[in-house]
Amino acid sequence: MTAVFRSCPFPAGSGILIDMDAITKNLTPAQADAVTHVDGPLLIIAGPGSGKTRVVTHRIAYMLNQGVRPWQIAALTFTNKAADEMRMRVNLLAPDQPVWMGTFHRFCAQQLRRYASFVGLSENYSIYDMADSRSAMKRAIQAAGVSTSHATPEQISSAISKAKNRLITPESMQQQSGRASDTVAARVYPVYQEQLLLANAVDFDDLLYHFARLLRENPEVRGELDAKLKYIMVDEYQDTNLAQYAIVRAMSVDHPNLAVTGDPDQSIYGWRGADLNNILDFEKDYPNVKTVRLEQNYRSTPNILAVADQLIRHNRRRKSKELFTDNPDGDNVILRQYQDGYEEADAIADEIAAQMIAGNAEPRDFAIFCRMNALTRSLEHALRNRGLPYQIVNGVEFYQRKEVKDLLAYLHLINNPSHDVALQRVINTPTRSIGATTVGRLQKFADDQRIPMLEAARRADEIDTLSKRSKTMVRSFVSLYERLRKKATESLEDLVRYLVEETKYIAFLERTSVEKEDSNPIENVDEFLSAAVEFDRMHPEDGSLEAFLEQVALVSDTDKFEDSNNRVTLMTLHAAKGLEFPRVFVIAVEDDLLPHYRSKQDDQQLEEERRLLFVGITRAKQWLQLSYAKRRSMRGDIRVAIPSMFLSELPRADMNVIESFADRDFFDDSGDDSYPDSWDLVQEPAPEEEGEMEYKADAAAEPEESAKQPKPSPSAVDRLPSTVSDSVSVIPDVYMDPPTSKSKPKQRVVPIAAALTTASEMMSSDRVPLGAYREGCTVRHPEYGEGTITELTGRGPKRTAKIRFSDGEPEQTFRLAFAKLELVDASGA
DNA sequence: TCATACCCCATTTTT
DNA sequence: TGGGGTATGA
Repeated sequence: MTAVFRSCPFPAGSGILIDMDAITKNLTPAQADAVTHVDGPLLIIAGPGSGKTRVVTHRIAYMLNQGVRPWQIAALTFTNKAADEMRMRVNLLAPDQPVWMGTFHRFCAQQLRRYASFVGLSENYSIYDMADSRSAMKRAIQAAGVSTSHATPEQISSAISKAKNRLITPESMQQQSGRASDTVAARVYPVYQEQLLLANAVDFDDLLYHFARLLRENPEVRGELDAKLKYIMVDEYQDTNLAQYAIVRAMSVDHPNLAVTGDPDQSIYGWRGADLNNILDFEKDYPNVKTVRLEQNYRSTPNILAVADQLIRHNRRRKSKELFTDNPDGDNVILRQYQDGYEEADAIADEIAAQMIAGNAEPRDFAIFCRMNALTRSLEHALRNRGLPYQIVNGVEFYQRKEVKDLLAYLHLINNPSHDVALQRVINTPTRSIGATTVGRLQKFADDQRIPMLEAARRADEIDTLSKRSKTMVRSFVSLYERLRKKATESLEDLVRYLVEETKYIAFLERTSVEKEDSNPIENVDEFLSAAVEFDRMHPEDGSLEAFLEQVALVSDTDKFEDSNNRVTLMTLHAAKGLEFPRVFVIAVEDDLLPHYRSKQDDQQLEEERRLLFVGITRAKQWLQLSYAKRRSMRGDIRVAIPSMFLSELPRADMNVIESFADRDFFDDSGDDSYPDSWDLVQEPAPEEEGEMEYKADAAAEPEESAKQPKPSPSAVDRLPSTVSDSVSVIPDVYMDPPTSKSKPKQRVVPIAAALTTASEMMSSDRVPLGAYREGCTVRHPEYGEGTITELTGRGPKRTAKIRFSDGEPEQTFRLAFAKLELVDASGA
């Protein structure tokens, strides 16, 4: 779809010379309708893949062409990625126009810098990230003296967050009586706010909350901004919460040229305070609104779209939409059952490898979506085993790593001496003999005096409870701080270099950090330094420490998603919003996961879960598979899984439904079977409509499926992209073997590999039951050599063996599924 | 004060 | 499974 957009040439010229033809041609009537609407409220209901971004960007170009000044336009998004995309595409149509484009949070952060004093902050205020606010919250809970026995800090946090999103003040929250956690939260809330203010800091919610209150309480500021930003656009309007709603509304009173785009069917952030009513009631809020519906889909095949459409029709709270497409027919959507999560992971990895080797796909074409991050683990394993390059969008992010957070905390403290969270982080990092007791005493003094902790540290001599030694240590920390502070105005690079040097941070890392395979702390420090250099380069004039910190605070994990590198993408369904992929797997479409068990009680939440699946489905361009497993192991133990109720809502007649026929006794190596044989009798929700409701193998689908098995292609590995060759070079030979067709259809492609001797290989091939390992067996471990199994416990992937390698030595314990154990003598006892 | 060990906890989604 | 918090010992 992007290819279509790019082909719009326009003359380079002075001022705002924009090729009108490029802006309006090749638009559908509906799109043109939206693009050419300049004044007055505008509601764009945009289905998935309907060219929404195209409309928004073209509309901005059109307005500029019509004489709207660029600084009168602000386009608000939810993610930096969306903003970047928009900026890039507007720039193609109308280069170098200072139209404000960015996230809500960034917008508010910038406005708050200017009006900081209105809400009791200074303009160098800090933005707490999640970890920061969590630790601030703990302190507030302590200070408020409430017990956490009835409400965890997380619950309190979330209650306060919700309150802020709904613009509820600490005072008004106390008057409301609600659940126990709310009552507790109401007591913590004012303390937490007070401490934030004292630290000259805000959390994420505060950015919106403070700014919304600022607008409400200061009519002159409101009027000023309303007049300046005459044209406001909001993307993903269905995800706005009350605070955002209030902000946007307040700036669109005198000049109600508010244009919002969104899709009620893609609202998946209700739990974060997003209020679907904002978009559902937009037409009530602005009676003379122009509404445009973009219903034609340019992304997906009709097959995929039909599945999405059928599903979402089951929602009640929506604006009905006709999704249609002119795209040619594609493959049927696959609904697939697996024995368990491991088989699911292996089979998907096999399928990806097979499709790649078939020669018509590369890693970047694939995405695997799941409800929870925890579910990506087995996928990771399977992909890694096959040498398939992948990326997890929500992995450990750079700015969350310890080293980086440490250095950042120093910078925060330099920028804002009241940043208590930062101080607590760095005061003993690297360790300088200022332990918890000392910090606790400093904190108490600070709390009593209502001063920042750094100030308390400066006045350490007045704190009687501190030992002489502690006082000395604290004093030396303060003098270190003063030295650092003097460098605050130098370039970021110099500051960071000096900081690392002066704190002897590298030496600290060297003696404390343990080497891990996938992260090198010292490299991270270098990387952080590079980020600083880069920032200096990008901001030669306005580059301040403060700006850098703000930038860092407002980037998120999802923004880090790179489509430039050629990898299979693993992400949550939430993170997938706004993206598209040629081939998509949605895994674990099971009851209690999707819908999540905590969302099943409430109809509105249940509908949100359905929308979540809808979002996942509509990301797919050509090919889609939904899957569920019979069993799933979660947090250690294995549970029977039930297919999601949503699956019964799909048009299965038009899909390929494939059941798993893998051997049932795969895990049944100890004789007793705790898994029900009556799986197929698990009841579906009672049918409400016509159509078959039970799961059954689609007999017609199977031959077709085996016909689709890839042909061997000796040169396939050569065709793998070079950028990933390092990790791909070890594609196992099994992929070079054609899968055999069997009389009894088996879902798994069983590789014809040579000898399978280690248990983990057996595990992944499911050829030999783990039962081959018995007590008394002799096995060989690559490191420990030969030994005897003395005890076997657990089942399936948790099957564990105790092995004695030599008499007198303690036994070692291994998971059969993972240890590289070779069976030397199976005769055993 | 620090580091290690252990135990127990809870387990959704994130700007 | 694992991360975080706490108990314990050096």
